[in-house]
Amino acid sequence: MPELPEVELVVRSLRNKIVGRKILAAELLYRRLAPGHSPKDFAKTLQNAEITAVERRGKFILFKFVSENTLVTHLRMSGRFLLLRPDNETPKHSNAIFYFDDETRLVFNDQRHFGLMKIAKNGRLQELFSNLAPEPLGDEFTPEYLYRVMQTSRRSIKEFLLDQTKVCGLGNIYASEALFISKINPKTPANKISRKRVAPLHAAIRLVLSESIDHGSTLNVDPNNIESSYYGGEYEGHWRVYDQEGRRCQNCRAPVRRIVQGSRSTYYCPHCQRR
DNA sequence: ACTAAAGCCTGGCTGC
DNA sequence: TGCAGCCAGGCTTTAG
Repeated sequence: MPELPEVELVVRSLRNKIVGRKILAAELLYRRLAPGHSPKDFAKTLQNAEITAVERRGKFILFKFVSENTLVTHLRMSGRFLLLRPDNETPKHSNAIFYFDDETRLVFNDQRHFGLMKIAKNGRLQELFSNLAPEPLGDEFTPEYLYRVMQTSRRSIKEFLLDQTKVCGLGNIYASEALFISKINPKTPANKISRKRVAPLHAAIRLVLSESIDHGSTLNVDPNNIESSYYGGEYEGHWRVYDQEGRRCQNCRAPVRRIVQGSRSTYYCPHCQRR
């Protein structure tokens, strides 16, 4: 599922391909993709919009235009952007289409209908993201920050790491991976982790995110690769513990365990990540 | 102010 | 082979 590295790769790739393009027409095919916009309003607001930038904030993708509007999108579970040529048919589960001035079109494809879009005035962006944690690869995200917000929560550290208002960008995969690297038991309450152990956790979070960006992620996020399924990115199979139940731990050879926390799977090594 | 759980979705898998 | 039922999970909303 797209987490920060996947979103970052989508953004980089789209940035190269569509900045400078003009949207001649926009079509909202699934109303619930953009709650708060009617298809008519959606089409009208984006008609003739010239794309000046594609940016990322947390797991959100932002399309900036010459106008004062920004199109904010979230891929959620299964959302993908596809760049189609005139001879490509629009695939199933396409929920929005943006027709460009060069005959190509950008499609938002999402089989599970979890994805979201919102058109916001630029002046409103700050408040839109006011609850989102600082960028985990940025300067504001320090071990001191992490320790401070960890003190505010008694939830398990695994569930804590998925809370985008505390730490943003991690999802179920990278949360397990970061805890494995920093040898922290996923069941430990966030506020029970000593100051001394926060620095390795902070470093592990940065490591798993930047490493995946550098290796091309585990998912197929190439908007030109319309044939391929969602899975099968270049970095597939490089998970240390995620989805490795029963396989041997890379460090100690103990079998990796799967538990359920907050109705989500957590994978960890019960030997390396002892309480 | 925090935490827990339900809800949104569909394709793929399991078991009968 | 068919089908009911479950599972996957990012995030919001509701309830406690």
